[in-house]
Amino acid sequence: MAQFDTPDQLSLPDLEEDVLDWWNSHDIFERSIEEREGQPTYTFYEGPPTANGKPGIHHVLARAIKDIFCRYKTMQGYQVARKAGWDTHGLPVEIEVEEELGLETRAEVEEYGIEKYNAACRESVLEYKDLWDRLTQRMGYWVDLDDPYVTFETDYIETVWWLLKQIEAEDLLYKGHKIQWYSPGSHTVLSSHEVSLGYEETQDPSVYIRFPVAGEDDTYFLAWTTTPWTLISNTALAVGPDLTYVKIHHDDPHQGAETLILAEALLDDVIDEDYTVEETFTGEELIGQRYEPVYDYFTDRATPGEEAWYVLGADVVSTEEGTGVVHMAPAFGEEDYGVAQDEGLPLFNPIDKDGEFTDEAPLVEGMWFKDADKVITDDLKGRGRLYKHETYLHNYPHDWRKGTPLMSYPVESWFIETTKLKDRMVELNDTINWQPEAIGEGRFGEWLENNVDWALSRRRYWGTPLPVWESDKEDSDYYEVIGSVEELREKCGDQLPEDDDEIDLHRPFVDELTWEGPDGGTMRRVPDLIDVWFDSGAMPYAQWHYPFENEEEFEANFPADFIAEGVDQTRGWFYSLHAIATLVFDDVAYENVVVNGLVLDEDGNKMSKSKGNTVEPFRVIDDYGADVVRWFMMSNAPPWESIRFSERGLRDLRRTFFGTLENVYRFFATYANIDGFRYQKDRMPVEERPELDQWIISRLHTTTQTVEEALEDYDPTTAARAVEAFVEELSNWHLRRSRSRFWASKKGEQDGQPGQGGTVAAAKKEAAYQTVYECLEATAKLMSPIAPFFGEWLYRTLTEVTEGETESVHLASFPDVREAERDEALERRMGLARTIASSTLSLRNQAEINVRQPLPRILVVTGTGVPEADVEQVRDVILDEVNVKDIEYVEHTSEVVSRSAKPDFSRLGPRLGDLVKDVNQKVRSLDDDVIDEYVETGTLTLTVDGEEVELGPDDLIIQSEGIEGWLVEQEGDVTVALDTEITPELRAEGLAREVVKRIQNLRKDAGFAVTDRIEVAYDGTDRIAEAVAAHGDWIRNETLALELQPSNAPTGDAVDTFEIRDERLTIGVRRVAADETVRR
RNA sequence: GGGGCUGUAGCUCAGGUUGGUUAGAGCGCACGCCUGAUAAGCGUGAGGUCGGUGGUUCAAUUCCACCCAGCCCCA
Repeated sequence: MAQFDTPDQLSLPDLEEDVLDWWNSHDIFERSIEEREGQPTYTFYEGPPTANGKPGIHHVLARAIKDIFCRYKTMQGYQVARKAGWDTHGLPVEIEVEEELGLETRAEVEEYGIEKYNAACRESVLEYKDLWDRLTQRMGYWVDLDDPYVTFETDYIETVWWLLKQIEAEDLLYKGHKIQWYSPGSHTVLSSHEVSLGYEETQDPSVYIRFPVAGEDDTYFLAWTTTPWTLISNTALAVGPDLTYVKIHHDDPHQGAETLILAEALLDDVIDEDYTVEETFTGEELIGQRYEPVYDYFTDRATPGEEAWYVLGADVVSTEEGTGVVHMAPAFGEEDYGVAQDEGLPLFNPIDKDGEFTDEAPLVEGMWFKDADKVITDDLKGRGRLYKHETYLHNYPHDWRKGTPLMSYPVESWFIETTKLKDRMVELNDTINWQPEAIGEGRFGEWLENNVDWALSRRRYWGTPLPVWESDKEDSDYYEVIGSVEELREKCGDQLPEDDDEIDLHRPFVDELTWEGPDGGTMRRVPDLIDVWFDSGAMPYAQWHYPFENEEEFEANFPADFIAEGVDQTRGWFYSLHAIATLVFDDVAYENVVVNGLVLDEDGNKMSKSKGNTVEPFRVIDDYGADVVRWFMMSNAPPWESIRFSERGLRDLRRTFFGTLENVYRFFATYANIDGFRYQKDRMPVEERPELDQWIISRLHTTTQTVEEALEDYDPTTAARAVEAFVEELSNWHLRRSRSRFWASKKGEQDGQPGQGGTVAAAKKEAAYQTVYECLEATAKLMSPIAPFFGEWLYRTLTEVTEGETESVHLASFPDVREAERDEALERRMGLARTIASSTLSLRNQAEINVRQPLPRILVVTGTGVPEADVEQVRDVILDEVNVKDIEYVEHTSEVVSRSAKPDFSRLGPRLGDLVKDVNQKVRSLDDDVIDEYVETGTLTLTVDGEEVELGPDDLIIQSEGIEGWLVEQEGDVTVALDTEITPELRAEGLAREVVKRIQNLRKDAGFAVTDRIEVAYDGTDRIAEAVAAHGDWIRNETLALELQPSNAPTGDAVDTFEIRDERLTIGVRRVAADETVRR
C-alpha cells in the first residue's frame, strides 16, 4: 500500500536539487506552457540583464518576483510563455573590455581597431552567461533559456532599425545639439553613467560680478557664478520673473558709492556693507534691460536675430543661493543652453577640444579652462567688476578615470522628439498599474512630465549603429534612415555579403557602406551608435524579429501583462519600453509593473564589492535553499522597499515557517500511514465535520482569498504573510487540538467494540485526516508560486499516495475559494476561544497549577464581543485546551462584576469640545454604583466646571475589570476568572493523568513502538492507588495497556519510581504484543 | 544642490489613509509547561517619549511645517 513519505529532518537544498532533477527529466516547465495551449495568454517580458558580470543576490530578488507571478498565472489557467533575453551592448561592456585590453582613450581604441575591439566586446558580454543560467535554474526561475533574445544579433538590430525608421516616418527624428559632459582630459563625451561615477567634492571660486546697466552710471546687475572661466562666453543675465528685486545704494570700500540690482531675498547674504533700498520691483520688470558685457571679444559676433547681453526671465532662477541674477553662458551649461535655445541667443565657445582657450580669448589664450578662473577673476578685480570673491564647496563632476574636471559642451546628436508625445505618454502611463503606485505617479510620472527629447547618439563603438546615412555634399542636409537589411541591399547590395547570415550590422562594417545620394554626394553613415536603452526598449518587437517574422507571436504578446525590474530602471527600461510603444504603436508596452528595491546588508548599508558585504547568491541558496531565500525576500518586507538581507532572518524563517509546515506534514503522515489513510473515501461534507475542522477549512478559504487577491494585486508580501499565518493556525491550533482524534479510533478497534462510539470516533478521525490533508494540499498550492520547490515536494509527496489531479503542483490549478465552506462567525468564535484559553492559561500560570490538574470551572464575563451563545459553541475546545470542567457565565451587568467606564471620545469629543478632558477625569473615577446605574438607565448627568453634561447611551464605554473575590485576567473584551478549588475527585483525575504521563515515558524509554500493547504493574501511595482504581479503564486506554495491576514489587521491561507532588509511584511495564492491526 | 523612499519593542515588520486616551505580531530574550509532533510542540512575561522640534485640534504615532538620520534617483 502506498505510504506517505516520512523523511527525517529535511535538507531543503537537497530536496530542491531533487525537485530540479525531476522537473528536468519530466519537462515540467515545458509542459506548464504546452498544457495551457488554447488558454488565454498572459504575457511577461524579461528585462534583459547583461551577462558580463556575475549575478548578485539582488538578481535573485528581481527574478523571484518575475517567477512568482508567472507561476501564479499559470496556475490560474493562463498560458505564460517566458522568453529570456540578454542585453549585450553598451558602455559597461566597453569599460570591462578596455580594462582587459589596457586601453584608456578613444585614440587607443581606434588604434587597436574597432573590429577587434568589438569582437572582444562580443566575447566578453556573455562571459558569465553560464553562471547566470545556473543561478536562474537553481533558484527556480522558470524562463526559456534555450531561446533567448540577444540584442547584438542581426535580427534584433534589424527590428531596432525598423523602429527608428517608423519614428523617422512620423517626422520625430532630428539632428540637434545636446549639452553633454565632455572630458577635455580624455577628449570624449561621457555618458551620464560615467559622469555619475566622477562626482567629487570640489572647492571652486564663488564670485559676484558687476554687469553695468546700459545707460545708467555706476549701476550694476550683480550676478554670481562659480565658473569664472565661462564669463568670457556670457551672453545674457537671467532673473526670476516672479522674484522680487531691489535696487540698492551703498558705499563700496573700493569703488565708492554705487547702485546694485539683486534679489531682495539674498540682500543680507550678499551685501556686507550698509545699504539703502532705493527701489523694489519684480523680475518681470527687469526683463529686456540691456547691459554691457564684461568681455568684448564677441561683441561683433552677434548676428541679427541673435540678440545678446540683455536680461531675460527664466524659471530656473531661484533665491537659494547667489544673487538671483544668473550669468548665462549657453555653451557651458544645460540650463543655460535650454534658455538660449528658447531665446535665440548666440553661443560663444572659445575653448578647443583639448580644453584650452583659443585665440578668440586673448586674455587667456592657450590656457587650460580651469586655470583661467584665477586670471579672469584677477582681471575683473583690476577693472572694478568684481564685487566679492569667496570659495564654494560643491559636487562637481570629474573624469572618472583621469580625475580632470569635466565641462558641459554642446555636441551634435540625433534626437527623438518625444516631447511632442509627452501628453500621450502621460495619458498612457495613467492606465498602467504600478506597484507600488507611488512610483508610477511620482518618480516615473514626474519624469514624464519633465520629458525632454531623447538624445539617441552615443559616440562609442559597441552598440547598435544609428542607421542614418548623410550626404557628404557641402551644405546638404539630406539624409536617409535605413529600416531593414533589404533596404540596405537596395542601396549598396554589392558591398554586402550575399548570405544574410553573414551580415554584421555593427561597426566598423556598416561604417564602410556608402552609396550615391540624390544630390550627388556620397551617403555616409553618421558615426553614432544609439543609446542602449533603445535596444532594450525595443525588445517587445525585436525579440520576435517583428515585423519581418513572427507577426502572430508578437500580436499575441503585446503589450505585456506584467514586467518587473529594479527601481533604477525608472529612467531606463521602464521609460524606453513606454516611449517606444507610445511612439510607434500608440499603446502601452506593459499593463502591470512591479518595481523592486535594493537589497541592503544586515545593517542597512548598500552592498558593494569594496565594502565586502556582498552576499554570494549560490552560497546562501546552497546553505538555506532557494525557497527560503525567495520566501524571505517576499515576506520580510514588500519587495519595492529596500530589503535588509540577513542570514539570521533566513535561519529563523527556515525554522519557523518551513519547519512548522514540515512538522505538520510529518505528524499527519505518521498517523495516516498507521491508519492507511489515502483519501480514498468520498469527501466528507464540511458541515458534518467537527467544528474545529469547519473552522480551519473556513480559515483556509479565507486565506486562499487573501492570497489570490494579493497576488492579483501584485503584492507577494501580503500573500506570503497570509500563508504563514494559516500554517501557524493549522499547526498550533487545529492540529494540536486534533491530536487525540488521530489515534482515538485505534483504541476503539482495540477494545473490539466498534459500536456507536467507535463509528463516531472513526468518522471524526476520517474528518481529521481529510481536513489536514486538504489544508496541506492547498497550502502546497498557495505557497508554490513563491516557494516552488517546497510546494512541489509537499504536493507530490501528498498526491503520490492519493493520486492527485496533476503530476506537479505547477501544472495544477490554484485552489478555489468555496464561499459555502466559509463561516466568518465561526472564525470569530474560534478567535474568542483562543483568547479565553490564553487568559485561562495565564491564570493557571499565576496560580501555579499545571495543566494536567483539572480544575472545576472558569467564569467568563459576557458582554460586548463576548456573547454567551458564541462561547457555548466553542465550549468543548476551551475546556479541553485548558483542562477545566465547566464554563459559567457572569452577566456583564451583574453585581459581582466590577467595571470601569471611559468616555467614547469619538462621540463626546466633537460634542463637548474642551470639556471632554474634565469629563474624562470624572468618568474614570466613577464608583461602581454610579456605573451600575448608568448601565441600567443609559443616562448620566455630570457637573463639570459648573456646567451640567448629559450623557446618553453609548457615550461611555464600560469595561469589565474583574469579578469580586476572584483572580481575573482581562484581554480586550474578554474577562475570565478561574476557580482553583481542587476537589478529591479532581485531584484523583489529575493524579491519573500523572500516572499516564509516567507510563508513557517508561514505554518510550523502553523503546516500545507507539502501537505496542503492554502490561503495567504499579505500586503507589494511597492517593495514587485510589486515583488508579478510579480511572483504571481510562489509563489502560491511554497507554494501550491490556493489564494494569497493583504489585508490591513491580517488574517488567522497564521499571521506575517517581515522586508526584507529595506522592510516590513505582511502575513496571512489559511489552505483550506488537499491534497486529498495523499493516506495513 | 533638486526629487523620492524609509524611520514604530533588541531584530524584522503590521497599524496609521477614517486623529480618540490601553500601538500590535513574529523572532530573539526570561520564566514555565508539555513529553505519543520530541533535533519537535505550547504558554506566560518583560520590553516602546511611534526619529526630533514646532503647529492645527478638546485630543496627534496618525494631519501640517521644519529639522535630523539612512538609502535611492538625478545634477
